[in-house]
Amino acid sequence: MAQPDLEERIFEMKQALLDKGVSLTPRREKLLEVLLASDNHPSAGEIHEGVRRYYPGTSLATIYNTIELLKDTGQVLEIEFSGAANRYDGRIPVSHPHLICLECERVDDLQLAEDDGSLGEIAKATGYQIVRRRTDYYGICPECQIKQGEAVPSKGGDSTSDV
Amino acid sequence: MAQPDLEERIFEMKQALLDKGVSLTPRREKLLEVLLASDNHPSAGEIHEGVRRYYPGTSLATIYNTIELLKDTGQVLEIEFSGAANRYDGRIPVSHPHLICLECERVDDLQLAEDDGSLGEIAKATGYQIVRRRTDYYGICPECQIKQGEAVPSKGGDSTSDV
DNA sequence: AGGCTTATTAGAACCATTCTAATTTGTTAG
DNA sequence: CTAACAAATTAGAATGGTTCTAATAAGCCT
Repeated sequence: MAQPDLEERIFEMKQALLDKGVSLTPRREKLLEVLLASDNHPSAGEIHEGVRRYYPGTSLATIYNTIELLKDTGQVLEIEFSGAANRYDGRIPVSHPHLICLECERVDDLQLAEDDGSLGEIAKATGYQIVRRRTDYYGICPECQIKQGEAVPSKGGDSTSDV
Repeated sequence: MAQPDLEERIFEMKQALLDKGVSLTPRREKLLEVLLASDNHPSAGEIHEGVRRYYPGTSLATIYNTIELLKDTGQVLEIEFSGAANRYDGRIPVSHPHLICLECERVDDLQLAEDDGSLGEIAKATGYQIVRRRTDYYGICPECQIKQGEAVPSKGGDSTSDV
């Protein structure tokens, strides 16, 4: 939907890598493309697949290495998960809230202004030096709600809502 | 600090297990004690160690099994991590924000009212059916700030603050 | 061409968690 | 007391994402 200019983002990312002093190899460029092309926060494995379509010999280690470089330069946001693969946001690399579907594992950006003023208060109240925040909303995405409605309509399961 | 009555919490948890129809074995009771005794959100491994001091033969599987039961009954909050072990909050089992030290990995509760009203708005705006929220603040705890000041005073590292 | 750094690879290692199959414990009925 | 069944527990294997390692390949700079 409201996507920033992807061309521009790619350029920024390339520039950041060059500034860091590493070279822009074909695999790395393709990785950037794959990362930005996906509108659903790909995992390392998914990026790997995408790059492999063009450079079949590419190793997973290269993917992780390059992601590491991008993380170092603040060009990608890593969304960590415990039981599943981490996901990567290259479009909006600064911390922002996400919507996570518990059913299909899709991850959507939530364009919502966060109250950054409270960070200072929290720091003062707790003594912590705060570096970043992570906010996620877990739920069922519209598509999965429909699927659930069709599939097992009689099963009143554990989909209660407590926050 | 402001801890709820731990005796009462233990009672609640036991009751919840009984209500679920499972029996309160000695290991399980000890697990509840260990879980609540720690004021720093223990991992499964730490709980295991604690229980083992009383029941040396206890297997990790039992710890995970029992935690699963507690999760099912909403008596424990699982705080998931990607690169590290998950942590468990038995004192305040409903979703609330945490402070996470990037240095020593301690996890503190943040007693802060969250704006629950916005959940409805987010649901309406996105079509998601929202089940729960997770908010974490990552930073450096007071103790680690002191340690950093002492230890490597000349190293101007990567402790920049972006949110 | 030689020599150096950087990039890349395959596969091993890691580690938290989950699974599996077997054993133990507890309870109830006869 | 004991047979029989269900629940709890165990050791260890399996899983899966991520990181590490050691070796090879590719660029680049005189």
